[in-house]
Amino acid sequence: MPRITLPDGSVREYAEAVSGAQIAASIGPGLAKAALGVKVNGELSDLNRVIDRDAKVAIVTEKSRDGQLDADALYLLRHSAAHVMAEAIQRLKPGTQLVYGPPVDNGFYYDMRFPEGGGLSSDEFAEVEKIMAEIIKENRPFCRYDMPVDEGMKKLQSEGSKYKLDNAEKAIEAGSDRLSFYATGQPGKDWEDLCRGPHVPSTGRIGAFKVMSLASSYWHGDENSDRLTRVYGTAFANQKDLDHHLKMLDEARKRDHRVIGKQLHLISLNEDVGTGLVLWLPNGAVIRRELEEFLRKARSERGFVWVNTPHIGKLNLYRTSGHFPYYADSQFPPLVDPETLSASLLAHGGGCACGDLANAMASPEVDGFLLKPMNCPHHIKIYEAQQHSYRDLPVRLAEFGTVYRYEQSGECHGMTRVRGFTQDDSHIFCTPDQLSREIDIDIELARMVLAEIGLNDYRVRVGLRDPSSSKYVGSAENWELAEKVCIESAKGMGVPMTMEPGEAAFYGPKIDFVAKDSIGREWQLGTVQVDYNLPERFGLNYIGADNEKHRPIMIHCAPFGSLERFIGILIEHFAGDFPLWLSPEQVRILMISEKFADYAAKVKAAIDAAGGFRARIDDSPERLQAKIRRATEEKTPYMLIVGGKDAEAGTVSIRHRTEGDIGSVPLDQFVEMLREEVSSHGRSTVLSAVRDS
RNA sequence: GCCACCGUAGCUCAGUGGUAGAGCACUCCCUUGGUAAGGGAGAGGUCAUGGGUUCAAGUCCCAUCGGUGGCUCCA
Repeated sequence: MPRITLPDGSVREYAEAVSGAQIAASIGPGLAKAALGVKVNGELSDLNRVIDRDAKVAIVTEKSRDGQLDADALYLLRHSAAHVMAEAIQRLKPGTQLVYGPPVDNGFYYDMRFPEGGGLSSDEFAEVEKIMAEIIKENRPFCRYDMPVDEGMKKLQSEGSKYKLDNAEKAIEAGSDRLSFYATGQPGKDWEDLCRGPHVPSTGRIGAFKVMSLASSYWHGDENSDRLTRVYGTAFANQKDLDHHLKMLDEARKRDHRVIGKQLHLISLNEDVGTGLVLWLPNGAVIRRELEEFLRKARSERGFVWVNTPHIGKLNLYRTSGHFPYYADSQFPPLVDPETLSASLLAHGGGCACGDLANAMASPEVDGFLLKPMNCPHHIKIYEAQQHSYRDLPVRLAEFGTVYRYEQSGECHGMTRVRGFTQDDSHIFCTPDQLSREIDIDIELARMVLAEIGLNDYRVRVGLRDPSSSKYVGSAENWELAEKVCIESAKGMGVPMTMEPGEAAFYGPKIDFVAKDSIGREWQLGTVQVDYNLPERFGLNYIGADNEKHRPIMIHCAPFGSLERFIGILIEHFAGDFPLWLSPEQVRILMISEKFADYAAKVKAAIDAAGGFRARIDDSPERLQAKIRRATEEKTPYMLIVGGKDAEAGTVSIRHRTEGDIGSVPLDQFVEMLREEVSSHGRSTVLSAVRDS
């Protein structure tokens, strides 16, 4: 007599074991029709799974109760669509072997091995989709059946797929005592696949799908293993959601910061300078400078002091910090002392001794310099430059510090993944008593930054150690302590929080801010990291009230992360329509004809006299329409159109880059509105002020 | 780093073995105008680089460099 507890807390009793479908039907016919699967005590299952004991049960439908697309429903739909796609491709390309086909963030993929010379081309997607549509139209049920391990292995051996056998072996290693299969239709007759499930009840429930792209992959992700073709697809409960998803992808393409960055002359990437090295053009440099000045002020108000450090440091510094040689693969090779270099060359008759040199670098006797991969070691040396009393603490150091990391060539991407970048870095050195308050200061700063930029939809992610990895430095006790403090601080923020093992920095846990941009994509931005380990490695201390030496705790904080990445993300978030305070050019003055050049100059002089604005006169011989078009394409927030009428009345006619003509106001009034929009960071705008007046 | 695709004027791109093209941008001339392209003329290219095949290569082959997508990675 199972007692079933539903998500709203209500309890239903059933006389005998029931399936998810029966529970749904007993609640209502609408739910029975909408049900895609069932969650039993948190475990996602097929809708027809039989429940024979007391359990918490939730019926999975396409939308969760808050009206959002339900993640479990998408999982079921996509996993099921992967089977349908695999069947379609196997029908189109006989002899194709299947490897592994899971749902992923925005859809699903299936790794496949095509027969010699029989690969799939993206031109054939339409054919695949056509077959998929047929399978879906047939509305065949997904039928699960399982068998003991030895029987299942025999079945797979007879089918001869080494990949599926491997999957089964993996499942057995993980402790499965039975192997399950899913037939799309009737077992033994229709297409089937070794699969853990679960699936939607039948193919007809896959409302909308699309085969997206091809990529290559390796078996087990190992480049020495078999090369596979990964076919990506996506699926949704209905066409509307799929269309929305495709529109978002299109929107994301249009917002690509590499394209807009070029169009608006913000940055340049030049192969002669090097992969992953950003050149800031004058327009991009304006945005960067505004953000730097904004943060400089905010930090100074919070008791940070500014320091500067060089771009390189001796190897021993990074041996102490733990950066070298442990992360040698992701660093530029060390710069060697001239003496070391010549000695090494002499010893080898002037020939190349790179290998020997590399070996020598790994030993502590040989020194050289490293382009700094992080700023912390330098800041630690600044802390060490004086003796500290507990009365001095906390010491809050800040710097826009440029660091260099040797990202693999395939990893560099526009501004968001680069080899040289400037962190808005800070390090707080404090006593254990001060730790919680200092973390709060950093968290408040990071939240203020997001609010001023207008990124108000974010969550925090607490990055914890991966217990199975050995890449971390420091004692287990320190890690536990630091993780505890981070979790508590993050909990106190009142925003959604996740904890993710394996996401910690190598020296300590971190609190990352993950913000959603204007089209719903998530980006990791600022970060606050607690660190007991570097102070330990460097033997830092302060003199306590007891006249004894104590170890300070460090907090690393970078609200932007890096300026390159942050601005790259902002370009995509705003699609180039930067808020006025960040816009490279804020106002463009367009005169109707050269006859009004004097008035245009007067307008510009009035704006310049107000101080701190970026305005320009377009004095090209073009017609007004052409000037408007150009200023709009260049995303200048406000165009001031001036002609005889304006000169006479002392007004400016304002055109907004996206709203068009918004009317005219007296010149001095416009300047005041402009000042208000810049200083309020867009909370009040010229646009709204003109419309309200 | 691995796999695939790509590299033609400042930018976006066409050109599939037979005399290097278009639009925009640029320079000059005409046009002086009220809310997203006025007209005309001109200049601009060792077709990424280096080899090879061919009577003939932007085009086919190889290598190198660079880019894009994906994999792996991301302190």
